[in-house]
Parts: sequence; C-alpha cells; structure tokens
Amino acid sequence: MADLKAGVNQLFLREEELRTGMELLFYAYREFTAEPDEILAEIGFGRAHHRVIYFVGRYPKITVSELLAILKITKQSLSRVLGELVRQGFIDQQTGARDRRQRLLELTGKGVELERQLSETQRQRIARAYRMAGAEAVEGFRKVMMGMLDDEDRAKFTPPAPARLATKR
Amino acid sequence: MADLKAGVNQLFLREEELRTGMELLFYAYREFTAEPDEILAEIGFGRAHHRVIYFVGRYPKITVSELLAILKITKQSLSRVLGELVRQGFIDQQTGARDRRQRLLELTGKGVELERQLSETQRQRIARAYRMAGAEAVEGFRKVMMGMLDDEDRAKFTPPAPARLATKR
DNA sequence: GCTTTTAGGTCAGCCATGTTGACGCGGTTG
DNA sequence: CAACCGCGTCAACATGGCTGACCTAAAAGC
Repeated sequence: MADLKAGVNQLFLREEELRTGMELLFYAYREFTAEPDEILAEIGFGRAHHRVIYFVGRYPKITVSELLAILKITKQSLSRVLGELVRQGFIDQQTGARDRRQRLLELTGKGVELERQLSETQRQRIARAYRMAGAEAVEGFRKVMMGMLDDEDRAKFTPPAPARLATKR
Repeated sequence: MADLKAGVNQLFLREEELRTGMELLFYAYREFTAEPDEILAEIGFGRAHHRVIYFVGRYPKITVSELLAILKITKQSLSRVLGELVRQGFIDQQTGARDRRQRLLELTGKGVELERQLSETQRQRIARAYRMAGAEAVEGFRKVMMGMLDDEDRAKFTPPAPARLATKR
C-alpha cells in the first residue's frame, strides 16, 4: 500500500516535472523573442530577419544553402527576407572564389550594428539568468538542452569544428 | 600582460557561452514543436490549437480571459482557434456558476485524447533529456530557465497556488 | 434602479512568414 | 557537352498574429 502510494506520487511528480519543462520552454522562448521583435517592428522587419542577421553574423561568409540548412525553411521564404536585408544594405553578398555559383553572405557595418542591437537584450537576459543560477546550474542547463536536440543539431555544438567547417567552401 | 590576456579570453568565453545559450533555445524550441506540428497538420490544425488544448488541459475550467492572459494574444486570435476546437468537440464550454458571463473551458474526452497524443512526443523528448542529464542537471536547467523569465511568468511556477487559484472564479 | 464596467463574441481587413510548384540562368562536373 | 547544382524568382496559398469597430448579456457601482 505504501509502495503503491509512493509509486503514484512519483508518477505525479514526474508528470508535473515534465509539464514544468514544457512550459518553461514556452514562456522562455516567448520572452526571449519579445524584445527584439519590438525593435524589428519599428524598422519594418520581423523575427525572420533577425534569424538571418544572427546566423550570418555568427558564420561570416556562409553560403545560402548552409543558411537554409540551419534555418530549415524553404529558399523562397529565405529569399524574401534575405533579399530585403541585402537591398537595404545590412548584408553583403560576394561571389564565391572556388565556386562562383555561391553567394557568400556577410554583415555590413550597418548589419553588425543592427545585430548587436537586436541581440543585446537577449544576451543580457541570458547573462542575467546564468549569473543568478550559477556556473553549476549553467552546466546542467546546457546538458538538458543538448539532450532535447536531435543528433543533427547537437552536432553543431559538440565538435571543435562545427559542421560547416568540414564543408568545402 | 597575462592578466590582460586572461581577461580577453574570459570575455570571449562569455560571448561564446551566451551565443550557445541563444542557439540552444532556438534549436530546442524548433525541434520541440516539430513533431506535434506534423500531427496537427494532418487534422487541419496548427500550433495555436495545440497551445489552447494544452492549457485548457492544464487548467480545467479556465476562463477565456485567464487563457488570454497566459497566451498573450488577442481575443480575436484566440477566438478563431478556440471556436474551431469547441465546434469540433475537443473543448466544452460551461457557463460559470458564480459569474454567468464566464465560459469555463474544459477538454472533452476527444480533447483529452488529442492532448495526450500531441504532448506525448514532447514529454518523451523532455523525459529523455532529463534522464540523460541527471537530476542535478535538471535542477540547474530549471534554475536557468526561471532566470530567463519575467517576474510575471516566473510567478506561475514558484507559488504553491498558481496565480489563477488566487483569482475569484 | 439606472449606469457603467466587464466577459465574451464577431466581422472585416491587414501583415509576416511559412508552404508548394514551376521555371530560368549560369556555373560545375563527370 | 549533358547533367546537375546553387541560387533566384513568380504565383498562389495557409496560418496565426494584429487593429478597429461593434454587439450582447451579466455584474457591479452609485
């Protein structure tokens, strides 16, 4: 009887624990994107533009197909926002040297500035959370988050050389 | 000189650390929603329907305004998906006893079944991540995630009585 | 008891961002 | 030189946000 009760209770706790995880992800993601979204709205951009700017800043000289592989959207969807960013001078395209079909993407000065501005609040939010939680908690956070990813995405974090560096350019 | 170098290196690590946090959130959220999205697409629903079903399941007899406060969308947006869910028999509305203007929302059997099906993959994903990372890591994960929230959302987790229980019904 | 506020719904239209499908151009490669 | 590939583009559609206007019925305030 006591055993049964303990079992039930454990199941309940587990259920609660899992729900907590789901909700933390939902709320955190929403608040994480809220502030940049406001800035973006002012200049007529959306979250999609932020993602492109972020990853182009993260991986300078990234090709369009590499970017597509990261974002996992169609090239038509990417094209819309990328085109605007290029036309408005936030991103530069240069023809690949080795393969002249490729467009290597890079932030302009203006692009770097916007990226910095957009990500600043997010960086602060994370930095605050890390500081409040402590180094050990951060390690746990990373472990759990990694565990949520599929192998493909997990690979982007583990190796000394991220996937793209293994790709011929 | 050594000090300077250490400082620079620490800054770099910090920058990398923060970027890692941002990206973990991006990838994890995307994969977290991918599987339910597929199921939803088959029955002509979208992610918005899932959110409504989830929170109605989580808080049976929740009112429309409480739901709006959680989701932080407009009532017109909610109305669209909630209406479909009610008409198709996934959610029941009953008039509030104390306040007859209120519609208390509840999942039907059909709704419970769909909720279970949708959340199952997410539960598994989280359970897997928790299991792989260990109890201590989970505690760290929770701490960091909580630190990312604004006070308002954080309050939903901390108290023995969630905000809605303090609300008169 | 009358007025105001509140809970909820509805119509209409706009926007951002995702999708599919088809097609074109130029560069690379077997 | 043919086939494939990287990239771009046109067109059409769906989802899910948004604003603004307007409605009913119930509750609350005076």
